[in-house]
Amino acid sequence: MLKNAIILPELTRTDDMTVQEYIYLRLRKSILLGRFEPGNPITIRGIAEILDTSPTPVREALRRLSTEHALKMLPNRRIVVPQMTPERFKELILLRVTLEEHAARTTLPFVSNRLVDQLAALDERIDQAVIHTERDILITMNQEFHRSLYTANPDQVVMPMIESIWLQLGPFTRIASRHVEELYVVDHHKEILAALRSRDEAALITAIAADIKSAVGHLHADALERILGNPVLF
Amino acid sequence: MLKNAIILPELTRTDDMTVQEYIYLRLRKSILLGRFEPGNPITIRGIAEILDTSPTPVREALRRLSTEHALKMLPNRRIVVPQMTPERFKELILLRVTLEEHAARTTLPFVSNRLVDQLAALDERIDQAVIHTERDILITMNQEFHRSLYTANPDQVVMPMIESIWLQLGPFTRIASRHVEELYVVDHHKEILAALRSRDEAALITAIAADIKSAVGHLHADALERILGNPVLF
DNA sequence: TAATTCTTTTTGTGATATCATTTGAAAATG
DNA sequence: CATTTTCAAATGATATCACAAAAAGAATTA
Repeated sequence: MLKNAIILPELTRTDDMTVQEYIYLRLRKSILLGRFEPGNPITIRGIAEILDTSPTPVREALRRLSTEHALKMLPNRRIVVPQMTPERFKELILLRVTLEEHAARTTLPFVSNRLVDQLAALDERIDQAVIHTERDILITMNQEFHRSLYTANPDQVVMPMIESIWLQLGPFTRIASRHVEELYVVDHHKEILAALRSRDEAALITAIAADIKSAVGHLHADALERILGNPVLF
Repeated sequence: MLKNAIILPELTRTDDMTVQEYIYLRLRKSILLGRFEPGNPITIRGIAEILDTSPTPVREALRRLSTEHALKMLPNRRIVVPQMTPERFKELILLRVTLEEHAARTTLPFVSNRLVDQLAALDERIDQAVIHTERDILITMNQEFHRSLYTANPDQVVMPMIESIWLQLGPFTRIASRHVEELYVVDHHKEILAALRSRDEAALITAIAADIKSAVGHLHADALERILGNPVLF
């Protein structure tokens, strides 16, 4: 049991945060960083013991994550990270492209020069993370880059759905990174920034799609089959 | 308190269903049918009393719905149906078009003639509901029509997100229907069916978008402003 | 030795108790 | 009369308890 304590990333708990929320955020971060093994059963009481709380707030946090399809509550009451299949993976990537293209399109009118500068600064930190091969920081900053862009639109309703896709892809990036040295070999942030500066919607959409696909582009269908076909072995 | 009992639609509870799940489904149905007033505070204990259960499963059901953005848990711990604004409404419709177009595109290869026949049968029941002005049945069947189409793709991951959009639009259709006699004056199901029969992707996309927009097409911007601008008055 | 049955332990679910926060109305104040 | 203050009731959050279902071992059987 205590072994699993290691996989939960740190997270400082502020005073206004409920226990449920704290647990939710911590588990969520853990999933996004790919620290949960698909198929591995998760127990309410186990998490509660690790985090030194009662089962009640853990139950709610887990149910919340399962509503976002980051976890799956099986009919036999077991809770697991969903198993990835080549077909589901393809659907997730396709939908991610659709959602982020939509988000980019609707946020563009709200993009200020100031925001572009902030994104450029974020991109520099991402480059640094790549150089120093800081995987967790890279993943977090990359998401922050995309999130900052899309939430420029104050009325957007798509961000939670994009987050759900990220959560569903999280466990897979872990598995995939055992088979390829660098997952984010090349990002397309420079192109995204250029398109934003010139307020070029078509170029922006192209760059966003390229950025998403580049993360998994070198994973061809047969490689995916090989990786996902025998997930138990890893 | 007992007054609110009326707004909850009937739902038979099967044996394999947990109390939490039953409450979730019943509240969800209620929201989809637009029976909750935006801004109206919802209490855990109030729902628990109506459904004659303890607060625990109600809390989980409500948190689940708030994760889907059907409800909103405010920082002051109050639970409400989110207020609709013209801007948010526009974003929801735009995203719904994007999502359902995506769903239609990716499900098309899985569409069988048998499914098209089933959809045609559903469409007939919808026409009957329109004739008899059975509002609840109309809404339910219309969603069933779309859901049946999109879930033909066994690996689809977009359906939960579409359901989330429906949930967020639910309370509004209630408000809107007080201002226009018929919400679904004309649907475009016949065009959808024709496009499906000929496996014509472009025509299908066009028909889907038209179907979604027709439901709100006659609500012009200024009419929306008028309806949504003073939601308290209705 | 492998499969099956039985028993013990673990687990998820729901109800209840407790506590701090919030609400809303009465009381007090200006 | 309007505003602020006070305070009892209601509410959400968490821990704990009880129970039934499931899982994991242990014992038994073929």
